[in-house]
Amino acid sequence: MTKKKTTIKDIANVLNISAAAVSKALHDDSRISEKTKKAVKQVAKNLNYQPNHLASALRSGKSNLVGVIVPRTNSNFFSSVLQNIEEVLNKEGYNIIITQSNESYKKECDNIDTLLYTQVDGIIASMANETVELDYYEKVKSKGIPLILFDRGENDLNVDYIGINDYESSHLVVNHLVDNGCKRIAHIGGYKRTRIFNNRIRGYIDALKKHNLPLDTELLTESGLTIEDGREKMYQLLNLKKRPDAVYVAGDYAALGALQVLNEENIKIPDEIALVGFGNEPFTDMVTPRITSVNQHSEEIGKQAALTFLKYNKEKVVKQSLNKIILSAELIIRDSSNKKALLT
Amino acid sequence: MTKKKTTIKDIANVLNISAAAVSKALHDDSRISEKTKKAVKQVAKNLNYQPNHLASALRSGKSNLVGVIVPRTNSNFFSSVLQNIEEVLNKEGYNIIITQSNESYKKECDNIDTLLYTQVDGIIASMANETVELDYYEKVKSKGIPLILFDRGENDLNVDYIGINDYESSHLVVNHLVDNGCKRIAHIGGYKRTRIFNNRIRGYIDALKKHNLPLDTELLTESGLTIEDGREKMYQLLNLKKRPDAVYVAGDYAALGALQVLNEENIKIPDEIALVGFGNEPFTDMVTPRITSVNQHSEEIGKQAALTFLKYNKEKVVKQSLNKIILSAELIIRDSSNKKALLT
DNA sequence: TTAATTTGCTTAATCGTTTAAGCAAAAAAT
DNA sequence: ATTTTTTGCTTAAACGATTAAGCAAATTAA
Repeated sequence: MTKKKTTIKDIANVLNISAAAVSKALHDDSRISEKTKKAVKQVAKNLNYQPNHLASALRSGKSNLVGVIVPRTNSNFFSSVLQNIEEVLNKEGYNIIITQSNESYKKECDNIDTLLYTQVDGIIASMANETVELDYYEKVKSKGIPLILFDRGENDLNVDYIGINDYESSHLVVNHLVDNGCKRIAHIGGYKRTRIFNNRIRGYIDALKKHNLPLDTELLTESGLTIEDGREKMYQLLNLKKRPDAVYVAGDYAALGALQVLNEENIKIPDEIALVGFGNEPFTDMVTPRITSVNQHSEEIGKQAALTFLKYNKEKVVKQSLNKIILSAELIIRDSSNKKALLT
Repeated sequence: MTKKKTTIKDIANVLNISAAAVSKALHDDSRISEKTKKAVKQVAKNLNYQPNHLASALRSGKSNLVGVIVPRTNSNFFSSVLQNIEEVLNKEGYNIIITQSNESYKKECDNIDTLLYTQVDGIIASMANETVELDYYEKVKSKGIPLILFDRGENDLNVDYIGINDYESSHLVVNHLVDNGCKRIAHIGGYKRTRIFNNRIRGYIDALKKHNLPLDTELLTESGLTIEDGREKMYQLLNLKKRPDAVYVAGDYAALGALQVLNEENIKIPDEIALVGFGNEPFTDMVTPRITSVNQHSEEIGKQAALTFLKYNKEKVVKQSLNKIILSAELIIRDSSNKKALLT
């Protein structure tokens, strides 16, 4: 069973024409007769011919492959972005290669190397939490390959970016909480070095100011936003002399950890403490009480990222500049913060 | 900024040696002097040389790429399998390309074409629910590329398979429920045409028999196991004249749907109805009450799948046969079924 | 009828790397 | 001192496709 793969030459031999003619026939070149085209395609089918991507990509300099780097696939947000990127790019004849960084800078660099090595035509990425050095991304740029960032981006790279308005989102959340009578609003934030989390923190601070609420530094913390982080920070907040009456968490997983602690401590949600998450992960709608969260429009982000790449796909010399597409987020109000609903 | 990529030839020119010598130096060929090797590597670094994978793969016939097909990445099970496959393969110099079928047969076929086209050295896959025809998988086999299936497999393909003992798992579940005093145990199963779901159903039936419990066909249903399916089937069960006192659901998402209905209808879990899911998705430990579920050992499945591929990676002619690695599953007992804990 | 154009192919070079074969110089063995 | 072996390279042919250039035959134009 030493199945030799069929090549263009095999087809040429069968029909007694040149390999070049076969190649052209398969690409519907106008200089090949309809008769020959039909014959070639028939033989190709008979011999179960599958073009060798490596050869054509090597020759033409285009792999029709786009690399995507995400911190993890195991999240509704990223998985949904991936699906939408794929959908848009498939239609244009591109295929995507998905790699995960697991939030590790080292892994992210490896991923970039892998993708460059695979000769992808472009890279769409969301940076790992850890990433602060941009040398590897500069490498991508210096190869002349379009680089598109989403969600976790970086202005300094001067490339296209698609994301939501994190600063504005925090305002949405705080407005909503104030609207529900909350006066001591805590924020369990992500690490400030990551731009999106920094923006959420800035938005939180400015929104408090807007409502003439004092900023209590005890109520503002940074973490990796895992479930465990959420639990830990929630315990810290409960141990304060003056507990908050609302907690706005910059990530749903951490919000879940906070929820667990509140439930375990028999604290009434939202009456005693209201809770808001971020990301609108499906489980926010599954737990008790359901968690209010911010929808990040993953579908649109995926689509826009893919379309942005396609903008470059024909250009020979890629000349990118900081070009941001900022979508406005949407607050999904659920039981964990909706005191008003309880009043009626 | 028309950055021409550095090739092996550029390095050769700088040092006034042949391209072949450079290639060999980079691969630490024993017939190249240490002095030359050092010089080559230095120049390679200076010129920021990145090997062209397309060229080397084309020439050597090995791409060092392994394709993985999963129904979706947005599930803890698959995401964890992916991570472990990647970890094992990366160590051996392989990279993985992840594709999603979204449970669609059509998409799965496209994925296979993409992977073959990319000239992967092997394919590791878990089949879509929809998949019944095996022609596309036969195509992979006929190309002489190793094919490894996990979780959702198919005996008829005669290839390696890694999974858990689904039949035995159902016994674990039923034993546990009987042990907790349940006598009318329902099963919300997956579609029988998918082997794993069929095995869970067979295990359920045989386990009832073992415990001398009658099999009531009203209590046994098939579905796609989405959250919505779980809700629907749970309503059906609640509308029966004789309600079950336990429900064993073949998937965690459907179990969650069932849980929502039970909670909404104010039915006491596990007292009135006990609930058991399958898959040990993280949310089973997040909801109220926490759902008893079956741990499928995703880490081990991923590792074994990768190792199985590596077994073939040196062989010229791949000769596969039905070779199953069956791991035994583990029942994670939580509140939703643990009546005994309540008694003490 | 002859020139110009179009059609339908072929030839050969090329993409960047690997690798079999070969060959001179150096080192080791006799 | 001569033969054998080893070392360190070079040359050239591949891998399978694409593509620029070219050329004869068929068609159209003048």
